[in-house]
Amino acid sequence: MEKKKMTMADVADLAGVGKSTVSRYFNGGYVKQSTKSKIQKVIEEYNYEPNAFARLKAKQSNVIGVIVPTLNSKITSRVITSIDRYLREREYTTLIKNSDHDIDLELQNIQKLINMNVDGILVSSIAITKEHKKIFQEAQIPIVVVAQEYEDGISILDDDYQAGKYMGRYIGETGHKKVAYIGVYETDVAVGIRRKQGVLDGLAEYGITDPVIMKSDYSFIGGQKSTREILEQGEVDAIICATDRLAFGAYRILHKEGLRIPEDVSVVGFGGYEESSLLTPELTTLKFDSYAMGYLGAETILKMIQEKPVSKKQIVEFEFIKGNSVKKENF
Amino acid sequence: MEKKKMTMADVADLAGVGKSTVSRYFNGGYVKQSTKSKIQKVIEEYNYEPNAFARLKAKQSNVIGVIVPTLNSKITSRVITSIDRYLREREYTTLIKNSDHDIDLELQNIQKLINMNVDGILVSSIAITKEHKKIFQEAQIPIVVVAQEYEDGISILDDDYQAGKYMGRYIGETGHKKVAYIGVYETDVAVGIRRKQGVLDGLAEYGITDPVIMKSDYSFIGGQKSTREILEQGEVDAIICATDRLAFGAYRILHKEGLRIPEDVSVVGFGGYEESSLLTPELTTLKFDSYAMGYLGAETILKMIQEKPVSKKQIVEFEFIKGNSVKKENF
DNA sequence: CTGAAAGCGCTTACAG
DNA sequence: CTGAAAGCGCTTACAG
Repeated sequence: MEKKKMTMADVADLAGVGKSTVSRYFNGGYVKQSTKSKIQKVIEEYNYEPNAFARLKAKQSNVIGVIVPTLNSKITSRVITSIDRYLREREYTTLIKNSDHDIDLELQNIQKLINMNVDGILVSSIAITKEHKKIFQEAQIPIVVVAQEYEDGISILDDDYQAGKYMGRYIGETGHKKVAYIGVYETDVAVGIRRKQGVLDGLAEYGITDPVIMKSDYSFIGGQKSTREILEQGEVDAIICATDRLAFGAYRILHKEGLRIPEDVSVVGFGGYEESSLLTPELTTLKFDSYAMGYLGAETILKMIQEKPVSKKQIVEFEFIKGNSVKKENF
Repeated sequence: MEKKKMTMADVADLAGVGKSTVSRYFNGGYVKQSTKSKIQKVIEEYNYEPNAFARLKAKQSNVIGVIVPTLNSKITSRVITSIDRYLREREYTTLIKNSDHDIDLELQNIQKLINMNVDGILVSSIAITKEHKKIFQEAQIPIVVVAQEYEDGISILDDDYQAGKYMGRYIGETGHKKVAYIGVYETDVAVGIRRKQGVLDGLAEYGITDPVIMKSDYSFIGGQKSTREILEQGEVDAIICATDRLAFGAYRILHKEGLRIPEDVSVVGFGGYEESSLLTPELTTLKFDSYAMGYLGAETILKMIQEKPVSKKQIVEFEFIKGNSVKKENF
């Protein structure tokens, strides 16, 4: 039972070859077929796998770091599942670090990954600060920012502005007049600024120029609080929520207050969570293609590692999902 | 810009001390206060952090591996968020590996973590096979199984049997007669067998001995399919779903078929997802304490590493969440 | 095509 | 309390 962990040297001995040869075997170097077979045999017998972190001298570690702001989000889950799949199929190891909505922790995590010699980092951040930029610039490895724009480098993003505009227009077009918007803090440029601006511009096209604007965190509770405040400030006929989760909060409060959706108040969100179609009425929302975002992010970082050209900015599509939470011809 | 990455040797030079001293500085060894200050100064100036994976010779790596069956689950997200927090606060690095519902991949992941010299592994598995047991037994490091029972070792689990029984009784007690159960495959012992058995036993206490039983995967679609089949087989007055997500599928089909919940059919789930309270009617469900599960798992693995005694089996509580999806006094 | 040797960035007895 | 030396499990020129 005290079976010591096997090392490459053990494998080499057992196979009767040098350990450099075993190393070459694993890294696609030149090895004669007959030698290969010998090595393969002992590997299979002992179920040996090289220690991925002992490759101190290797130029490439074959590990990609992924930084996420939370593990508790549908969207994040989709993005990392997609990244992880893509990388795994190409023999890369994915290292996921959660920064739990804490910017300092995020910065530390990035630094740690760099020190761990990962080949590249995918950063899904809630905000890109000056510190981020500094670290990114000093890093000697490819970095791809996902779901947020990074002007000084490579990023994959949702089309937040256009999506917002689409939604703003939709609410305008369907005849709403007194509109409220529940957004998030502006440190999150993608959602807090661009998406909001899109919504405002879309609404403005229909003459709605002074919507009530709230700022919330990303939580269910936050959506409830904001909705309550909106109602206290007076009547509205539509609430546009920056995320589906916020919309869930709005539903909860509207139901509690005895207001009907959409007869009394229309509600829309952004996200296209699976659960959104289960609400009564089904939530009208915009779905971003998170799987595509993950795929593109992973593809891009590998291209960068191989020093192939990549686009500076790649924009992912969205899809309008029509539910029954918006009142039509609301004249 | 070609700033080479700093090494411990560089720090030692800059601080005018030996590198063993720097190493001791980081690992809590004996260093005179004045020496400490010198080292600290250069560390701060250069923002140095040791490469966690170069600790080839260290007895402990201070990294804990976490294996999850999917990243796309509310429950899993809660569990790993909780584990990650606990470990991070104690200066451990969490390494998350997703096995994407693929048993072979899961086995490989476990093997990889072992080879990476992690100090311990938390395994949240959909099933514990003989191969798992073999690997676990041969591993020289602590392993804690989470959300699944592991008779040959340490595990943290939901009280699936009692939870199932509670639900079975509840449905019996509220007067239902023709009951269907949508479960999952029996490879998942916790949910597929224990939870189901609990439900059946609970129902039996009320004389319901021949419920219609379905087996599904964990998906929304799976819930829909099973519900459709149930309806084809005849009338039922209650559907018990092994997870909330399956219940979402049931809702969808029942709504489509024009059947009212709970007037025509009662529906209950297990999970207590945030979204479940947003359904109309609110879903009656059982919530397991996933944060506690993660916390206990992390705490237990650290105890094992420190060779402190731990319980073989720790059972996490559940909470009944009463919605409006069950018809009362259905006589 | 292959192996001995040096080295990656750390840690750990050990001697001082 | 501290530093030189050996070693962790690999990879990489290099010579053969």
